Amino acid sequence: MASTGTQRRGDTRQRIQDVALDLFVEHGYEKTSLREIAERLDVTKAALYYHFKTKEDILVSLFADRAEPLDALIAWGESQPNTLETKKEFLRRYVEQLKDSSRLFRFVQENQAEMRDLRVGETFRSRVEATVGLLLTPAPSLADRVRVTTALLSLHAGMFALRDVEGDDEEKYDALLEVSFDLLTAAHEGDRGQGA
Amino acid sequence: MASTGTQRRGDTRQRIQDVALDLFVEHGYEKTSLREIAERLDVTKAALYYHFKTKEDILVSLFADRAEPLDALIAWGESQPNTLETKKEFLRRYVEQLKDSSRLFRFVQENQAEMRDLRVGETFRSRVEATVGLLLTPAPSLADRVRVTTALLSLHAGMFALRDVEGDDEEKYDALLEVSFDLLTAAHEGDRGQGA
Amino acid sequence: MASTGTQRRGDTRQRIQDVALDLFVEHGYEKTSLREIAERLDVTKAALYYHFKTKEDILVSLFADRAEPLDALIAWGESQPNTLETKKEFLRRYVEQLKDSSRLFRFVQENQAEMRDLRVGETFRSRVEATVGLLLTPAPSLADRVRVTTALLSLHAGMFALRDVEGDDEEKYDALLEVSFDLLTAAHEGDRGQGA
Amino acid sequence: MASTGTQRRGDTRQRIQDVALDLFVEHGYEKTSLREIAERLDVTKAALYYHFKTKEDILVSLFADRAEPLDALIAWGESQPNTLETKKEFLRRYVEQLKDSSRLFRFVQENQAEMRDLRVGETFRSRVEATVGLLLTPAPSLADRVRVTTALLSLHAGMFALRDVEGDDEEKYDALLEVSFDLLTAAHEGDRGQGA
DNA sequence: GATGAATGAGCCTTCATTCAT
DNA sequence: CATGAATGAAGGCTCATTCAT
Repeated sequence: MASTGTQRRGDTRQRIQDVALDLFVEHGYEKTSLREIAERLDVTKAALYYHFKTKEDILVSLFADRAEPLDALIAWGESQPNTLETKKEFLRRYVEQLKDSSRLFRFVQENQAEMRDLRVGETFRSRVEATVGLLLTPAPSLADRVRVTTALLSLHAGMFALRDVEGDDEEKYDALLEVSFDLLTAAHEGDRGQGA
Repeated sequence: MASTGTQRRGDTRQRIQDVALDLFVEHGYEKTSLREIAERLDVTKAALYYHFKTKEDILVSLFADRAEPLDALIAWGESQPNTLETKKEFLRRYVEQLKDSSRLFRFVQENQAEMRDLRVGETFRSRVEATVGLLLTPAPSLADRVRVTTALLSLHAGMFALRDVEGDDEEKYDALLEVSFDLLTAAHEGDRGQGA
Repeated sequence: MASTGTQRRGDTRQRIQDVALDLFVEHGYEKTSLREIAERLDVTKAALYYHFKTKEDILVSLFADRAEPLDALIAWGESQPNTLETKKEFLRRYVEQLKDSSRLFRFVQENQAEMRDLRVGETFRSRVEATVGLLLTPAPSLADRVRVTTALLSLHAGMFALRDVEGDDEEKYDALLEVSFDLLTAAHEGDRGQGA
Repeated sequence: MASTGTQRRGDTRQRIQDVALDLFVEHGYEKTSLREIAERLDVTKAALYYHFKTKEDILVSLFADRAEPLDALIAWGESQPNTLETKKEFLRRYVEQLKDSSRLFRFVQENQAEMRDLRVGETFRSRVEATVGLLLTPAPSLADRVRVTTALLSLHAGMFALRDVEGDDEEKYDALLEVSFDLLTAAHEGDRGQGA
């Protein structure tokens, strides 16, 4: 029943994913070597190849594991009436997923150059696109498109940008949501201007 | 008199910088090899080392060349009264610099993982910090801090995020500025809320 | 039973050491490249790195393998009474080790410049120092110190210096020992002079 | 007319030799790069090539400059009667030359591996051989040959071996000479044995 | 379920050397 | 007398990957 301390079994695949994500986030994908991952896990490089076909495959698996909940959320969003309140609720739930996979989102944020080539990027981008579509009004102005895009950008990059600001994470997430709501609301009401 | 064809003069250093930036943006810093740069320029790798001490040095030089105008702008901002109009004007000028060095800013945006280790990142971050400070009101709320941060984030990442949207660049920059102004204005007036 | 021809087993590590020492002696440490070692062994450079962390590491391993017997000899010397006969016996045994590792000692002799920087040098020097200490009388005169030092020097460099002299190795070793004994004896009896 | 402090002229060739020897002694011949030499002199690498045809040429020139006095000494030795006193006087003068060119002799001592390939080695070895011949009796025993060889070895390597011993250089040279005389004397008188 | 041994390609960097100016 | 610019070769090293065991 009790696990024998350091000796875990069967979960090697998951431990690889965990350590890999740590290192990918810490040093970047390119600069992280399989040797490093293997050493951190105290296994050989060859062992990694037993569980994953390639280095990229490890990364792909990290996204695959987190794709389902996101897809579910998007499906939910698409099934709801296109009201402001729906959109706000969508963002609230979106932030919850961000919190759950904060390392992964940070990885995306910091490795955009790699995300472009690595196939996995494509699937990620299409989800963001779907999300933007969800939050837009029909026939939006360019500025409103920017508002929605910025709202999402803020949620994605915000925690990282606020790293050096005092306050606990919960407060920060609330503040990010508040600003996102502002942007969303302005976009929802159409571009009647704001300074007027 | 005018050199034709291969046009190789005393401009090799600059040509290296130019090609390097192209490739750094295209593939990322890590994945760009000096062999690639050299080949594109039709010189040997050793020639690169005549002009730059290390690979990182090429990158550093790219930033060094663009640091002065940015510092001048920040100095200008700090010399002005802390009014909303000043801040707007600051952003307008900031966007001009973004346009001038769009490749470099895109590089920063897409290679954040590398920016963390590469020393050059430090000098960049401190400038962003100074800029944020400039745009903030004294004793800002957390939400207002987010607004200012988001405004800048939007300018930095916006062009990239709008890549697939129709419309020419000038329009996009205008839209980005408009949204940034909104955020700035809200932050300047204090967080009386907007959706309430 | 006996492997034939290419005979590649679990002995690669040792084969690397062997070939490396050959080349280090033949061309010097600096001028010997890993490519050369690899080619001679018909493996790739990368294979060398599977067995040794760095080029220096190969050298270090060469010394490590021979350190034990030498340390044992020194320990033996230190456990004996400080008589002339002990010292002679020590030198006799010392010469035996020299014979066993003649290539390594020749390497040391011919690559002193490298020995200074290469860390491994330090451990070697300290052993020589211990040996000198063993052979000295308490409070020796400078000349006696020179005698002992020269005795060792002669053993170390002698075979090499006598390369072009006729006679077989065994004879030469005997002659070297004889002269070393003279020097040792003179040093042991104190510097009352010799020509008197 | 007066040299302007740091700005010397005409003597560049000599300054190159000087700095080169310093570095060759400090790091070894192989590990010393022309870049290093040029930097230390605050000239370009190309400047070195104005004064010397190759890197090896710098080394050759260092030996050439010191060859004459040595040849003169050997010629003197060969012109004298083959007495013990002559040999002693020869060694005394030899030590004087060692003192004058201590850096060069140290270089030889520490870069024997390179001395073997570098042509210049040949000319050096032949001089040592001539010197040994001078100091030997006709039809010497192997042990006597060792004595003479060791005497020279001691002078060459002694200063270096005594580096960590207290005492000033003059004292050390005297002690080295004393021991060399002993060896020489024993060799001169024939090997009637000494410890017997 | 994992290891030991090895590979081939490629990396950044340095070197001695050349030559037009 | 010397420099600026460049080259070709090579160096040590690391990487993702493979495969027999």
